[in-house]
Amino acid sequence: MRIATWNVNSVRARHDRVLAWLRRTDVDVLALQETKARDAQFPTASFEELGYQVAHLGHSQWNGVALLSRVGLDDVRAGFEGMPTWGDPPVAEARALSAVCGGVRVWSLYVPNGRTLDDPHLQYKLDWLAALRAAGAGWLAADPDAQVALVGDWNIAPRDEDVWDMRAFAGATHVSEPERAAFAAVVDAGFADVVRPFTPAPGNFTYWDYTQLRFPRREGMRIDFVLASPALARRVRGASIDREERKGKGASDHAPVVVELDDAGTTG
DNA sequence: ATGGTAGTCGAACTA
Repeated sequence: MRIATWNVNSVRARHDRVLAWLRRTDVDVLALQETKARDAQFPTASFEELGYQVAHLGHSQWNGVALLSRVGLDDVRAGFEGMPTWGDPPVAEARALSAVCGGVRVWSLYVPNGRTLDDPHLQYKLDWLAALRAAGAGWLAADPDAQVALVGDWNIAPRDEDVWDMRAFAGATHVSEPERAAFAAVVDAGFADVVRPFTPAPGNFTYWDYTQLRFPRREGMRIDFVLASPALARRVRGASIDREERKGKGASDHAPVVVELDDAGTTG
């Protein structure tokens, strides 16, 4: 079984690319972020024609998350316990969607950006991650053998080697100590980064800004992650970042990230 | 040099 995550930066602008990528890669579960679509705008039928069940959580103009699965899509949930809201009045931001796919609870997550270090959005980001850590710790406390995947765009580069040049990020979000601490707290709660061991730094980025020729200059960031609960991490047999998908006209600014699992019941 | 590109909708905002 293979699970993938991809910030597509508009599922409608990327429709042909996503369909072609699914045909080419044949993944079982694909989590999407930044779909930038209301539910009625989401191209559900075209994914169903490829054999995937579809869940989408849309609404706002900029965010939106989805799950495509051909190994079942059960107990769909929007948001997690204690997830903070943003805005006054609160805006339905559509940042977290989960379902049980082939025995694994997969969360498609779009962590708040934070914007700048002095913006209230940064505290919202930290609160959001703290709530996710608390919720995740609760799931593992209730069932230490739970197979849970926290996948998506975390908008954090956990290590200096996860950006092309730390000097370019002085005073910026994504690399600050509190953001890295919030990410580390999720890891400490029991969710391991299962992609990094197969894609060691330097240079294995998942995102390259559209401006400044960042991609051809290989100036990117590693901010998209698959974090796995202990029982799921034991099943991981490989992982990759599909850098090829970032190439050419009409690419998202993020590359898909793919994790390969052992068949259930054959772990050990 | 306060830039650059891409997406939403159709001005301004988000990333």
